[in-house]
Amino acid sequence: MSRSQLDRSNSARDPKGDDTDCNILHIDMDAFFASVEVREDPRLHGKQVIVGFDGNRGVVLSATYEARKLGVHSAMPMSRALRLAPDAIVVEPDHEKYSEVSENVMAIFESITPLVQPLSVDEAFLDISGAQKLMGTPTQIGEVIRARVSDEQGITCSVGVAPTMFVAKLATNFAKPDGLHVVPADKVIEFLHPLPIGALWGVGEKTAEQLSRLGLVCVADIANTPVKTLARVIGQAAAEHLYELAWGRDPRIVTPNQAEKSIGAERTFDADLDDPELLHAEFLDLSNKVAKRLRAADYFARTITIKVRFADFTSVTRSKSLSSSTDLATEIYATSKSLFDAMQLQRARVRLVGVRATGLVPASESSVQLEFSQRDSGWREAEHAIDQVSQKFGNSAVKPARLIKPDS
DNA sequence: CAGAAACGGTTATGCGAC
DNA sequence: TGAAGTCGCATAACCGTT
Repeated sequence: MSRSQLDRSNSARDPKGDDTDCNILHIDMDAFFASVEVREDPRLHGKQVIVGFDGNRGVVLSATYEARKLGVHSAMPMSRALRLAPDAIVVEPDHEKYSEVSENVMAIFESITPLVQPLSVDEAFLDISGAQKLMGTPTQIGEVIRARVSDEQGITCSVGVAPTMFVAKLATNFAKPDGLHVVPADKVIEFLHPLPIGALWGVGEKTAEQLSRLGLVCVADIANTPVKTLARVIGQAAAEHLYELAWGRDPRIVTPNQAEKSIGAERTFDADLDDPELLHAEFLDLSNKVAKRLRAADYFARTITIKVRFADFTSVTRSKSLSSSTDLATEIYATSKSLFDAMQLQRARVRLVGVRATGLVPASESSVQLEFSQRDSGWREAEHAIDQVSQKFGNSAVKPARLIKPDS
């Protein structure tokens, strides 16, 4: 019997469970934003900390477990969170800092395997099929990662270990906080079936409500319902998906280097706006932001979409595809403004506006560059110059005159 | 040539995830 | 009971072409 087979029979008795064939790791930082803030300021250690915009209309982005004990959770309106935890310390988010920590953490993952698929700033899937000969069992690899993230970045994370991406992600919930949870290949069904349907990927509040009207409340119920029946409520495609997931079947594979499909920015105002001039100024600001990010990522965009949310929380979108793609704020703004003006609002109270660029094409593949330099009439050079100055002196160094407030 | 059907692109909405 | 900001995906209606 080879050494590795011996290891196998040992891991079968491992209290964490038999991780044979569990080639997928899902790794999720614990209370990511809040943990980073605590790391930066040790005085916050052990305290109720809430990260979020401290305006009257903010929501909780992240909270330490001390705050969560009182019922605080992410996406909760800040006002409610502070009623639950009046003594909590509120910290404004610092996304640049989180991105930096995120890159460091992802670099640790990459040192294990190139098969890393980030899902967001604070979580990723790893396919460790090829890494095990060198680095040990899935559980051992998971623990190495947890130790390194803790030692090198000063925050904790949790790891789900399973045969598929979907189950690994669910396993992580059972590992939290600061733990590791294995779902052995032959225990997938018994792990899955007692869970509420909301645990299934893509089942949120609305879908769960629809399905519960059919008496379907847990994953086992989905597994024991014909696809045709499910399809009547949620459509054929979603029904097939859900049914497969309910039986632990997930065809997805870990795919690194996923290209972005859109880049956007939006803003909720402290108080509703109805003045077209002010709203135009917001569109200009957002257009600048989007254009800058497009250029930073070396993309051109073919379609511009605006979003307007009204005081009653309903929202509408309008979009327009350009004849040629762009990365220029002037064009994005002109398009946004004309879409907005075409809505013919009569001083409706607006709560939020957004600008999004889709149909992204790598700048290198965009044929626009030379032939259109005349039409751009110097804007491209101007905006690139702005990028340079911003890089040197910070983001607020250069902005359109219209966005400069008298007092600044 | 009229009309059906298939098709790909565009536009708008809604849901869901973190 | 007050609801951010960024993203992806599905669906549906419409449109012009073939």
